[in-house]
Amino acid sequence: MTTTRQDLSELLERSGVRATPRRLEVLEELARESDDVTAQQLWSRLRERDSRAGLATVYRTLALLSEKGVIDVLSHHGGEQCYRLCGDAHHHHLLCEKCHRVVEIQECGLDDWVAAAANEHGFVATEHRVEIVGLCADCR
Amino acid sequence: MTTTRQDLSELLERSGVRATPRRLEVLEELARESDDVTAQQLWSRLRERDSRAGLATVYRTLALLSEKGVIDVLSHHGGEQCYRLCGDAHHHHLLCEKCHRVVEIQECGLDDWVAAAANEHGFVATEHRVEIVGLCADCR
DNA sequence: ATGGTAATGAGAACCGTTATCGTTCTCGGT
DNA sequence: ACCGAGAACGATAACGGTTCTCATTACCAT
Ligand SMILES: [Mn+2]
Ligand SMILES: [Mn+2]
Ligand SMILES: [Zn+2]
Ligand SMILES: [Zn+2]
Repeated sequence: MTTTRQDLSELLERSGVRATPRRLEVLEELARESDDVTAQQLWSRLRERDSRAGLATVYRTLALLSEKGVIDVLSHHGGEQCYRLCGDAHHHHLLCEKCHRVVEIQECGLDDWVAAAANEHGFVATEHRVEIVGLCADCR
Repeated sequence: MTTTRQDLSELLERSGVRATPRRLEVLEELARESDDVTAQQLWSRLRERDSRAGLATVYRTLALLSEKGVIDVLSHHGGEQCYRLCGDAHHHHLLCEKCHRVVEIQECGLDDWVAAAANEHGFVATEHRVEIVGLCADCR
């Protein structure tokens, strides 16, 4: 992960989010994680790094970032939301049901299938979500 | 909906769930709903029908029924789970983002696409979830 | 410096869900 | 029909993740 603090600061500004020290700490921690994390996991990792960030701020920042499309939200744990810094393009996720690894599927080629399925029932599709659950190379 | 109480009772037994009066009430209410409902919605509708069912029993029954594969669980509302009596076959859902209507998409033809996407990253897919969000015929 | 706005931290409140526990129901064996 | 064991149930407390409140602090333009 070669993402420098400067890059992250620019990412925030570009997304219409003011780059405050706290928000940079949160985003920096997200960039450090390879898999997705819950708000509380993220908060305790920040604490281990001697950040004084409050839990409410972590929640506020994650809500803001997902609203602005900077991060993805996954709901594959029961009730608990997971957050992940992802690529910009539309994509979906592969989830390992054993080790919880998350991998991005670039190139969602489903637009035609989605449009057809929606049209068949008189719908116009505006969005679609796909999650594939399985076992990763290490776990099977 | 021509589903009689007798049908529902047999559905329960066939699924390995003892058909008690309370469970039949819950299942009967699910069969009455065209869209999905939350546990609390279901509970208050039972109350309106002079059922003395407790909220805990509603939650217990919904958990049991989804565990046995009798009903589907959708998580498209924030955190709150929705339940729906669906067909037996593997399928996905169309959701209207305005009126929250839910329609089943029969025939998920995605197995090949899913297997290929998983294989490309060394995964073996065991399950997949697809939700299409859009506007239904009435709402657009 | 000064005033105004946005962000933050601590902790209370909220709310959907689950656990607890005493009571009631169910059903097979008698 | 009666009985006893185990399952189901209802009321309510507890739980846990998230959001709200509010007093304080940081930031920024004047
Ligand atoms: Mn992603
Ligand atoms: Mn369904
Ligand atoms: Zn794995
Ligand atoms: Zn609609």
